[in-house]
Amino acid sequence: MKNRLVHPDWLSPEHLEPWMSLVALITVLPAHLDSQLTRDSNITHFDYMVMSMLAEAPERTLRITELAARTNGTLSRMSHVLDRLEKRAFVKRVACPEDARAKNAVLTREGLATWLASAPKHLEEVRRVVTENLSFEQLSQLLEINKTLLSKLDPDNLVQMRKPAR
Amino acid sequence: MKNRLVHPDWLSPEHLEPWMSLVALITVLPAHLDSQLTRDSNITHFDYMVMSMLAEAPERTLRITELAARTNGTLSRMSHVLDRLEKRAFVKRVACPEDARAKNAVLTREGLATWLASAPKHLEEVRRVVTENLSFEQLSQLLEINKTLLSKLDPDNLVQMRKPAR
DNA sequence: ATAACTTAGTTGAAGATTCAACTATTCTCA
DNA sequence: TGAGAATAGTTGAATCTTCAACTAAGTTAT
Repeated sequence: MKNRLVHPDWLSPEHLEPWMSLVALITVLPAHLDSQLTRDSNITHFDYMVMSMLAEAPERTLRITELAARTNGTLSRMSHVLDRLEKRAFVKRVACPEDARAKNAVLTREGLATWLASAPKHLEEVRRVVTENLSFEQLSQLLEINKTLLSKLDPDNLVQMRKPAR
Repeated sequence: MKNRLVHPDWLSPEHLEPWMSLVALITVLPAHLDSQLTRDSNITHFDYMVMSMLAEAPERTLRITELAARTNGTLSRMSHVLDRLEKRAFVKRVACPEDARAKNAVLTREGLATWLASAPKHLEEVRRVVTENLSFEQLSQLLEINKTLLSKLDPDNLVQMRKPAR
C-alpha cells in the first residue's frame, strides 16, 4: 500500500499480461522477420516492404514521401534505405516531373526479380507463424485491435495500412 | 487468377489485411515507445524493460543470461546495453558466486530511481494507447493471439512473457 | 583425469536507424 | 510580387543492434 501511494499507477494484472505479451511480440517478431529474410534473401523486412509497395504501384513507381508513408518509415530512414537499394540496383531514383523538389523511386527489373524470388519463402513463414494458426475470427479480432491501437499511436491518421505487400 | 498461377502463394485478402495491420503495428509501436521514453526519461524502451526486470527481481539482481531471456534479447545485445547502463551508474555487474563464468546484473539506487521516475509517464502512455482503448474481451483476445504467435516464433518456448515490468 | 563439448559473457566491426542541420523548391497571402 | 513558411529530400554523426570470433569456466564421457 505504501508503494501504491508513491507509485499509484502500475498496470493491473489483467492489463499487464496482455501488454507484456504485446511487448514480447514486438520484440521477437521483427527480429524473426529480418532474420528469415536476410538468411534466405539477403534483404531486411523493411527492404521487403519497400519493394512490395513499389512492385504494386503503377509503373512500379512512387514518390519517396509516399513510399515512406506507406511503409511507416521516416523520410530520413527511407533516404538511407534507398541509398542501399540503389547501390544494389534494386531501385533507382528519378526526378519527379510535377515537382522539382520531389523524386520518384522506381523498382528495377532486378529489384522486382529479387522481390519475387524472396516472396515465396517469406510468405510461407508468415503463414507458418501467423495466418495458419489463427482462426478467421481471431484474424478479424487482431485487425480490429490493431486498427484501434494504430489510431491512437497516430492521431493524424498518418499510419498507413495499405493493401499491397501481399 | 493468372497471377495466382505465376505466384501461387500470395496471401488472400482475409489474411493480408490483418497481417499488414500487424506489420504496421510492429513498425510503429516500438518507435513510439522509444520516442516517448527517450524524450521524457532519456532511456530506450529496451532499457526500461531491463530495469523493470531487475527492479522486480529479488535483490534487484539477475544473471545476465536470465535478464536476456526475460527481455527477449540476445546475450550480445544485453552486454552492450549493460555497458551503457553501467556507464550511467544505473546498473552494476558483480561476479556470480555459484558460477565463475556468470555475472549478476544489479540495479543500483540511481537505476531504481531513474526507473521509478520514468514509469508514471510511460505507463500513462501505455494506457492511453493500449489498455484503455481495448475491452477486457479484446485484451484477452490479444493475449491469446500473442501467445499463439509467440509459441510459433519460438518452438523451444524460450520467449519470455513474464510478469514484471508492470 | 583429460579431451571434447557446452555454457556465460565480451568484443569490435559492420550495418541500420535516429536526430538535427542543411539545401532546394513550392506555397501562402498581404 | 516577394517574404516567410511549409514541403521534399539529403547528409553525417551518434546511437543501437547484429554477427562472428573470442576467452574462460563448467560438464561429460571415457
